[in-house]
Amino acid sequence: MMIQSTLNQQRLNKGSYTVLRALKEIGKLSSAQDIHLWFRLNETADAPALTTIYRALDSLLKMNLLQAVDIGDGERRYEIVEPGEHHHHLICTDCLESIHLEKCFLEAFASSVEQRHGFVVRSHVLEIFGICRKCSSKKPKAPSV
Amino acid sequence: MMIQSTLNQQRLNKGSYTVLRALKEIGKLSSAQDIHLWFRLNETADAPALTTIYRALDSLLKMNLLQAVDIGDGERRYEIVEPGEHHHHLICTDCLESIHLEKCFLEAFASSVEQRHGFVVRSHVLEIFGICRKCSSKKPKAPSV
DNA sequence: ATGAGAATGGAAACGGTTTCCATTATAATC
DNA sequence: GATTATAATGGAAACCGTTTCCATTCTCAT
Repeated sequence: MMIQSTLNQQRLNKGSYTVLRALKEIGKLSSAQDIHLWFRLNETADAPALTTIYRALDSLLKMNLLQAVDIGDGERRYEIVEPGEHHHHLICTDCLESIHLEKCFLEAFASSVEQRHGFVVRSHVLEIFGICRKCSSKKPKAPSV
Repeated sequence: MMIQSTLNQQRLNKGSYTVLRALKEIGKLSSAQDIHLWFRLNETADAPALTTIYRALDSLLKMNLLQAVDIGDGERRYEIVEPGEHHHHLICTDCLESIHLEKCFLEAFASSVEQRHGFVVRSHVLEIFGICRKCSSKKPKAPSV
């Protein structure tokens, strides 16, 4: 299992390991607060403190095991990715579920930007907001406020 | 002048008008705090309070005169756009200046997403981070931390 | 002039995140 | 196994951008 071997190789500390496992179980974009709540709801023992969760997310991010996603509501969310990979999402503004797009189609675009603007691309943010299939079938006539 | 006529048509209040004018003079992506600071540095009279600046930015945004940009540092920035239009940026992580891309090339992509995922696209976020021409010529060998 | 509704400013509250510091766990050395 | 140095942890406080609250001021139709 990938997580285990990473633990051995990079000596992931207990907090980081616990958070990574939680994130895997939760299985969707989660903020530090989400994870903290999840621990309080599901596990009695070994639940790391909020501070530790923040630290764990930071170091997991630095190890390229996570991707951070900012949907603009002031809460940073995280998600497990293949080490070094990243992808983008369709985020439903109704149910807040997210569909992740398999491939990042911007890589190709990056090189054209580099040439056209003399700009060295390091990273990018792309998130698409809207209403998912489930939600739009629930309420056929959503008021577009 | 566009701003003036909008003022007459939509009865922009004083705060909103003042903030819009400031934003135009500053001429780059600015947060509420940036604008507040700018007022304190440049103008003695008529400087709206921070609260008013927040309110003004909100209503200008609702009127589609501004675009909000979130570069993930917890501070929302705003920029004047042609009413209803939007665009994306190349943001230099070194000097924090931003180059705005003329056209949004994602509009076309949206319809393919809608068909493929049954997802109704309402909005999206796309920002590209890296090092601009100026900054990369300043330090030819930037350490890639 | 008068009175109702909107706009404004200042202070307090809010909430996610970071920092601080004392305590506890971990691992290497003797 | 005892002793230390170092890292990890938890809890509380600080931080900071933003929002809310409320009393005051402005605006404008009557």
